[in-house]
Amino acid sequence: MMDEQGRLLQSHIGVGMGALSGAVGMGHPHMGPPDGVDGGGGGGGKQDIGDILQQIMTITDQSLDEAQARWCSIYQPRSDDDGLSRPARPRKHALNCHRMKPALFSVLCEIKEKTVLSIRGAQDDDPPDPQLMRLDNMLLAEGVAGPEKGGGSAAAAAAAAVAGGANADNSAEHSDYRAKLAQIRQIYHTELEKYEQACNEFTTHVMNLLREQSRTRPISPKEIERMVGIIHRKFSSIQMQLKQSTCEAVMILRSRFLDARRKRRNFSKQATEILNEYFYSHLSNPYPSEEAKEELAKKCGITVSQVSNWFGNKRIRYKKNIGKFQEEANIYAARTAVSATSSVHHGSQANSPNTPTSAGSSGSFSMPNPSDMFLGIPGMNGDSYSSSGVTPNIQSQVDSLRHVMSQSSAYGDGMAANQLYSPPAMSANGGWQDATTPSSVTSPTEGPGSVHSDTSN
DNA sequence: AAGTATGATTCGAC
DNA sequence: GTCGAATCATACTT
Repeated sequence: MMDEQGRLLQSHIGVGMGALSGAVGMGHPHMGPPDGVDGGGGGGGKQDIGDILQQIMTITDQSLDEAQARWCSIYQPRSDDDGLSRPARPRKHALNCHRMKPALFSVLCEIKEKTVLSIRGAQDDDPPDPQLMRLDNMLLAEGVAGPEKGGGSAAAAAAAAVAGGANADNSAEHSDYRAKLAQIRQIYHTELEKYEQACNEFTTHVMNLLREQSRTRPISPKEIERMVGIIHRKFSSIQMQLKQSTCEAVMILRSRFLDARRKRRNFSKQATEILNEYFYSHLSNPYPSEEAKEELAKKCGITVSQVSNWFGNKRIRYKKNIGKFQEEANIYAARTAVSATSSVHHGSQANSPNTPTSAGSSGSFSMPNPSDMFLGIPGMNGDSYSSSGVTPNIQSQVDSLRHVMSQSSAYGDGMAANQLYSPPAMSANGGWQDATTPSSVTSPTEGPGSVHSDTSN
């Protein structure tokens, strides 16, 4: 075992010697003054070097004790030695003071460099870790890494954008998210700083140690550099762990935040009422325009996309089960009808949203005698509408009235014995029928077969 | 706990 | 982009 190592080392040294012979002869920077070798001619110096190197090589084949003894025999018997009984110190001292020391150190340094490089040279400059890059990018994107300002809010905004449309009342969630992100960020930076500080301290410590040791053993600057590199790698792997766990924390926070957004919260009763009012008053064409949606959103304190969602859900659910919504429809239809009546009576503007998309609202139509249709409904006291008296503005109320009419007669869950009308605004194929078509209202006989597929908004 | 209501999301069609 | 339709996930009700 030892033998093998020794031979290996020797072979390395052998290689090194060949390569180094020039440097040694030409006065290596780490070498002492060439003329200081022997004070005399170069021949003696060369002889000296060769001697020493020869001995170094032979040492590799010897046991430690033998080697020590040999070194001792070479360097010990110096006249200026204090002659202490402990053999180690004098030997060390002798070594340190030897005039050949710089040269030897230099040679040994080069040998070490060569051997170390040949052993681990391949893995020295590793490419940037893709995982680390990913982590860095994510931390940067999340606003954890990088500049302090705007990081958290940017991430929160991004998260909000992912969910599509900011809810007006989740600003609290936003701030919560921001606060938590800031917390993560702070921990991350504190830890990072700690690690960096520790890394620097440790590096400095090691460098000092190596410098200190370089007086007693051959340590090349490259070796120190390499050691520093190793330390940095170790610390960067710790940093990577920190980054990874930070990323995980951010992901968890993010998913929780997004989940929280998905958490359904019912709209306020007022909001639902406003939406229902619009829906049932525009039952013929319940597709609010962008403007109408914005207005509704503002009124309800929700977003436009929520309004869209609501109408989408409402339409499909209403269509799927009209009977279920009958009561609700009646209530809202009656309500809007009442407001219409009062506004018509008092000549004031109806309070319903302006509905540019109300299909064909200006079209003339005739109504069956409402006094027959709204018996028993509060507020419907037999006011009669004539087509000539109805302004386009109250088309929505007309829709409501017609809805009440139809609902109160035809679309109970089997409750209406006398089916008189088709659904007010739905065509037989499931689309929303143009409500302006008088026939659907005035001609009960036409029934659901009447198809007017104006579903555009 | 089970059932229902409801807001949000997703997917394909247009 | 919007829409309908199906679906999810939660809130609410029974």
